[in-house]
Amino acid sequence: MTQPDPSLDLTDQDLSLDDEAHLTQAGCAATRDLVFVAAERLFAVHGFQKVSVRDITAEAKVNLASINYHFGSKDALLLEIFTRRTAELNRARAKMLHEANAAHAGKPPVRAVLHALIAPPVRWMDPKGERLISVQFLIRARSEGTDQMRDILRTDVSHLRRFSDALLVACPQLSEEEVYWRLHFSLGLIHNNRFAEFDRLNTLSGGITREDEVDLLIQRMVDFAEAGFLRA
Amino acid sequence: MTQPDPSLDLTDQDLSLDDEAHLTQAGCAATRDLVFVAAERLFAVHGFQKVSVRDITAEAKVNLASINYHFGSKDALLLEIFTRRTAELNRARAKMLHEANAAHAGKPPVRAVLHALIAPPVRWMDPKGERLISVQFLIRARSEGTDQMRDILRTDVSHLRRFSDALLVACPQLSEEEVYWRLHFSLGLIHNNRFAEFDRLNTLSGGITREDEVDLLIQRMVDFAEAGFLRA
DNA sequence: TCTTTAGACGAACAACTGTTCGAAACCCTG
DNA sequence: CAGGGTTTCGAACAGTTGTTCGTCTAAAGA
Repeated sequence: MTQPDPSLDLTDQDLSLDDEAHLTQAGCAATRDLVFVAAERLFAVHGFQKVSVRDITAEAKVNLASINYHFGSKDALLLEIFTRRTAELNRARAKMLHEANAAHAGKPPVRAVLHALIAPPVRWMDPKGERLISVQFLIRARSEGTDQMRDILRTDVSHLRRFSDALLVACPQLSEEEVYWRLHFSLGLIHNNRFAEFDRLNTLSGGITREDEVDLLIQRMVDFAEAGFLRA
Repeated sequence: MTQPDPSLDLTDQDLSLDDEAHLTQAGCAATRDLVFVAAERLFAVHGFQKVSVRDITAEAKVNLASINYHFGSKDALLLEIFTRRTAELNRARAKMLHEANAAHAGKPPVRAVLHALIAPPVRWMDPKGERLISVQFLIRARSEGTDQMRDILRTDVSHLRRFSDALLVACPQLSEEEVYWRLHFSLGLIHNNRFAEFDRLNTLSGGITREDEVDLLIQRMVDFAEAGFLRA
């Protein structure tokens, strides 16, 4: 078990890869990257089905046929954004879990495992950073994605299995079933952080909940999930 | 505060209303109901944008023009399904919170409030019941809904405010900000229960996690959320 | 200098979208 | 039976969708 998936997962040797190394390569056309970033932004904000290829090419200021030329189809473009961002996120998570394993002699406590799971995507949610778009895209992919994308999410559990295995070790007092459920709940905390949900929370609280303090938000989420896991 | 919204919320007098009283009224055309249930099912399974009016009318075995005749437009049909189901869900939650207030002299503990928030939608998720479609529809509306629907979700916080007020009373040791955040996290547990997420969980766990035991699932979720709230 | 080729460009394609219209069919009341 | 209001039906509308085609440009290679 825990065999790495060659497409979306990675071995520990890959941890030092530069995520944006493919961009602005010498001789590489800029059109492809323009389409990529424009499509990711529009998809993340408006949804996959509501954005047409004309919207994307207009935003990127490129020709209409560019998408089919560089990516093959609109769905293929969508899939490439999804796979790239998913791989980046998985890599960041795997790196943190790797460090937690190293720091705790291969048996990290629940809190460290949850932190490795939660911190990377929530760090991306920093409004001051440029990755907010990417994480909103990934959250949206979970419900609006193509059948192909959802098949990937469903079948590629090798990445998630590292965390469930670590949690099973860290929580020997819990039944296996219980650990999987609580992991499912913990993932729910992350996936609920859409723009609209933050809006609703701000409306409800009168604006006292600041989602831009990402480190504090991470701490809150890990606190909440850890309490749920440590419960007898 | 906590003033009831006439459209989606309800006063305590309405608690005995029959949700399906409008269906199969004497003389009422069956076509409208056929369209309603077919559209709800297709929207819940495939998403709002991927389902065309021709898909709906074909599923309902009615004429193509029926949707515009009975509902005005596709968006209006979508909005009617959304408002009706939201009102039904809010009503069930309000009833449970009302009962919790009565049982605890107006100061229900955290667990009772969370149970009133979580139990109704999760009860709907029973695969043996016929409301699974409705709750999947509502979950989908959260990310794929029209601007109008999301405006309703964002502005109509009067329903949710009952629960945040109750939680503020039940958790005097927590700061106001902290209560709102933990309520947000608790809602995330519910909204993460999509078909695809259950599929992924089943794949990960090897099928030992049974989401059809709704009472047990409710207990698990309330346990998890309560632990997060009771944390110091 | 000639040839090759990757890319950009405008135009068009066929399919599908939500919606509208007038006529036909229906049903209940008088 | 005759009436009018309601609902259904088939057909068509105009607009948008993703995709494809042939042509043009320009830079690299021989």
